[in-house]
Amino acid sequence: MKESEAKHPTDTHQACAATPLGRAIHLLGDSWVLLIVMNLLQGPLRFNMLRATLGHISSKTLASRLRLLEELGFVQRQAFLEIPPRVEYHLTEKGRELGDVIAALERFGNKHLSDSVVSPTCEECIALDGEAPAVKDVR
Amino acid sequence: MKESEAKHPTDTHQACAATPLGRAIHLLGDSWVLLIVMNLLQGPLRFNMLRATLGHISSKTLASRLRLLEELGFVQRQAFLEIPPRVEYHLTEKGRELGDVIAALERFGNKHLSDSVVSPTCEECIALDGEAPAVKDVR
DNA sequence: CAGGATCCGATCGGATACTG
DNA sequence: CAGTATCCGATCGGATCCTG
Repeated sequence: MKESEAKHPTDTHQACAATPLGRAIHLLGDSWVLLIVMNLLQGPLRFNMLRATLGHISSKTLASRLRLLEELGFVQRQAFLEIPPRVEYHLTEKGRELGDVIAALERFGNKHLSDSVVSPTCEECIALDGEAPAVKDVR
Repeated sequence: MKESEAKHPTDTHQACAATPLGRAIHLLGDSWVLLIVMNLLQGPLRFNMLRATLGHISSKTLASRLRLLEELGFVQRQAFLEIPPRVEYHLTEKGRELGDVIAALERFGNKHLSDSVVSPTCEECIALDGEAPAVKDVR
């Protein structure tokens, strides 16, 4: 370990959490988080519904991201004590503001990442197809 | 492998590259890319300069991200045939538009991720400190 | 100086099985 | 249904060494 005096492994968080932007990058520099928020922007969803919408994602991964988002106060977990159990996740006021970021992302994507460039990797990405996320005017 | 008929490993690209937004998420769902672009927004930088600015990042990782960004046409690689070699990376017109996303990210960070919540992880994150990225309209 | 090639450990994320 | 605990393979990213 000498290439630059690194200390932690996976220093992806290097330019890390010291600055707000750094934290934002660290948080949103995660596809899952982005995807989850994106879906939640369209309304509350239940655990498995969210999973289905996301396509392939293990319950483990989904649970961890949801927990993270909840801890940060961007997502509100609402559990109904019934049988079978039902849990709905919905964005909080703060969380909904992530819509701005998603919107920027979408605008950028539509403008420069329209089906043309970029190597096609997945073919059955039906999850988000069709129903245009329509994040745009979330407020 | 049965939890949802996944086919590829690391299906992070699941809600994948089928839609522009999906691709944007896939691309920007990477801290390094975000960080690199952020720094490049302030002006062209040379390979090692960029590395230094980013804090800890291996040449391998940096090179791969730069290559990716270059292939997508967001970064322009300009090599000077001299000795010692000099290579400057600067954002293209398209790449500069990523500033909008970064700006949204920054706005969000300043608003909801200001030093308070979030577990402090790194202490010497001086890389981005001080000189506020000044993406432009920090609001 | 800019980066390619390799080796390798750490981490992430998926699959499975199990519980309330 | 909504997770949690565990096992484990695939990938990522860092460190090194090396070349133009």
